[in-house]
Amino acid sequence: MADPKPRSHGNAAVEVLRNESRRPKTTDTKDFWYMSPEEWTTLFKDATDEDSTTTKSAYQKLRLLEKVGSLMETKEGVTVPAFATCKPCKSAGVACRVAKDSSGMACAKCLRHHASCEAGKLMKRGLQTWAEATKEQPATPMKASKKRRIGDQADAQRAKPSPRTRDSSSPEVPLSIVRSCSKATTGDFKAGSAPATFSEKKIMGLTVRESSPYTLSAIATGHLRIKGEHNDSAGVLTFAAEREAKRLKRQREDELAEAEIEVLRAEANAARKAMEADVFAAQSDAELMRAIYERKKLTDERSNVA
DNA sequence: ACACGGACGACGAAAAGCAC
DNA sequence: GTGCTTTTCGTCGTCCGTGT
Repeated sequence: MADPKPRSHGNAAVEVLRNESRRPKTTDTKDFWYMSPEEWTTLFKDATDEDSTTTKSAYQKLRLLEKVGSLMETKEGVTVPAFATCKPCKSAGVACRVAKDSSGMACAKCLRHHASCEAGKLMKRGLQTWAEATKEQPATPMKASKKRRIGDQADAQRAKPSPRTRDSSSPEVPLSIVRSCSKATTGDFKAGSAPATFSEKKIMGLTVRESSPYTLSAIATGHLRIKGEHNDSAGVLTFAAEREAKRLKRQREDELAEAEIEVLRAEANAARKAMEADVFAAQSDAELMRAIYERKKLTDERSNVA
C-alpha cells in the first residue's frame, strides 16, 4: 500500500546534518554539553558515513548533543524557576533548562544523561491544567484515526501514565503567573494575610476585602475594568425609578468588579502556590474561582437583558 | 552511590495510496 | 477533493548495564 520514502536517513540525513547541525559552542570542558571540534568531526563523519555500522547511533548522539547545546546556549531553551529545577541540575549547581516551545519535558542535562526529569512537567503543568479546563482540543483526523488504530493497545497501557504529554503552548511560565503576576501581585500583598482593618463583604460566598492593596493595584494596572456605559432601555421609568435602576446597575457592576478582583486574587495565589510547587491545588483554586465568576457574569448579563 | 551511555519501546508526524 | 489507512522515521523517556 503506502510506500513512504525515507525522509531523513542516507543522503537526506547527511544534508540535514550539514545544513542544520550546530556544534555546542562552549569551550569549557567542564560543561556537560561540551564537545571538542575533533569529537564533533568524528561523530559527524560516523553519522554521515553510509557504510558505518555506527551511523544510526552516531546520528542520534549528534542530534542529542546538538539539542542539548541549543537548549543551554540559545533562546530555544529557557531556565526553569527554582521550584521546578530538577534534582540532577540542583545537585550539579547548573542552570536547569528546558525547551521553550515545550517540545520536550526533560531538561538539557537530563536529556544528555538519559535521566528522567520533571523540570518541564512541573513548569508546564499549571498551563496544561488551565488549557484543559478552558477548552476541549479536538483531535485532528490523523490523531483520531491513529487513536482508533491503536485503541486496544492504548487501553492495555492506560494503567500506567503516559510518559509524554505534548502541548504546543509555551511552558515558560505557568499561565496563572502570566495572567496575574503584574506589579500588583508581586508586591507585599499576600492572600489571606491582609490587615484586619480592611472592611469586608461577602461576594459569591467569598469574603472580599474592600480597598485592599490588591484592589487598588488591580485598578492601577488596568486589571480591573469597570464598565460605565449608560443603558437607555429604561426610558419609560419615572425619574425615581430610573435613579433606582441606575443604583442597582452600579451595584451589580460593583459586585461584578469585586468578583473579578477575587478571581484575580485567586489566580495570583495560584501563581504563588505554583512557585511553591503546589501547582495542582493552586490551579484548581483559580479555575474554580474563574468558573464561579463566569457563571455569575452570565447570570448578570441575562438579568440585564431581561 | 552516582554519573554516564546504549538499547529499547511508545508515540507523533509525515508521506503516500485508497475509498468515497 | 476530502478523509481514512498504512508505513516509516524521529524524538522522547525509561531501563539497565558499566565505569568512576
